[in-house]
Amino acid sequence: MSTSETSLSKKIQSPTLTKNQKIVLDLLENSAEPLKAYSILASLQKEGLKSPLQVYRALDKLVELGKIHKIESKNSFIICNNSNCVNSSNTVFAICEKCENVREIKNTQLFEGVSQLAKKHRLNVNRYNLEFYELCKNCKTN
Amino acid sequence: MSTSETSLSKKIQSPTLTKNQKIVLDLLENSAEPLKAYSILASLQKEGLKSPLQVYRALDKLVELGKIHKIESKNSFIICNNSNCVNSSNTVFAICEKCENVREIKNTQLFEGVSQLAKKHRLNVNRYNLEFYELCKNCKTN
DNA sequence: TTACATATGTAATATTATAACATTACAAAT
DNA sequence: ATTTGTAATGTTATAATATTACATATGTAA
Repeated sequence: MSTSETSLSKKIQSPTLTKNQKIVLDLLENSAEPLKAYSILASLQKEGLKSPLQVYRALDKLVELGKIHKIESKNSFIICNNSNCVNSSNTVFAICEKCENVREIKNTQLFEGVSQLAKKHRLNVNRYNLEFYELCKNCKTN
Repeated sequence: MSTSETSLSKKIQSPTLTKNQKIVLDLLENSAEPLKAYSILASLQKEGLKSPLQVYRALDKLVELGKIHKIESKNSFIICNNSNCVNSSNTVFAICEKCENVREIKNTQLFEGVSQLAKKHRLNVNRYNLEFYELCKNCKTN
């Protein structure tokens, strides 16, 4: 098993990230919140990033690798904290309607639940993106 | 019950649309596919629309009224064909990964299913947006 | 070493969306 | 009927987000 696991992880893991990909991923890893492309550019200018395109290319690749997700309704990007995303690119987010805080939900049962709902209703779904809008804890108490 | 239903529908129904709102809604009603703001502007210049802002304002209002939906991942807008949206702004779309065709799914059970999944997992959700990615019939056969 | 795919750098430009501000339309209250 | 308040309008300018095009470099496999 250890051998097959190794070869599997080789396929799944990134083929070692390039410099631009690495610094963008690093930034997102250390960010508490989703970041926008141009804010990433501004933050990484000292690291040598000069053009939007460099950022977008890195972001595209990282999304493709499942390392980050794009929050479509906010044009922003968030680190993936969910080991599930290695195998599927299904995503579930909870977005606060007031402060716009975003958290990725990592709940295998919920993931499965949505997939099964789709099946049950005869949808032949490759992947999905689910955005729940709520009032986050902070905003609820204040 | 009939009285309360009447007053309810009064509140829910639009307070008669304005000219700009009407022409934008009309266009979307007659479109087989989602439209983008600037394409709406181009189409409606003969009707008197002159600036992006006029379009965006009409679109915002129509979204607010539940008459149309924004497909976030495509920056485009689609007519709401779903009576459910009068009462809730939950949305479920099936988006073809190849041709980008979008259809809104109108299935009360599915709607409910997702809501209940959220509850089951202790999420206190006001509304949600679910985008299923699939291969549409057309693209599957071709 | 050649060949190939992938990533880079850079400039220009396209696309999507909002800010700011002056004005108008309309309904409700007086 | 006038005042008042809210929402919608018109218009210009500009911000924010994303892509095209093209020349060059880098890494990997044949």
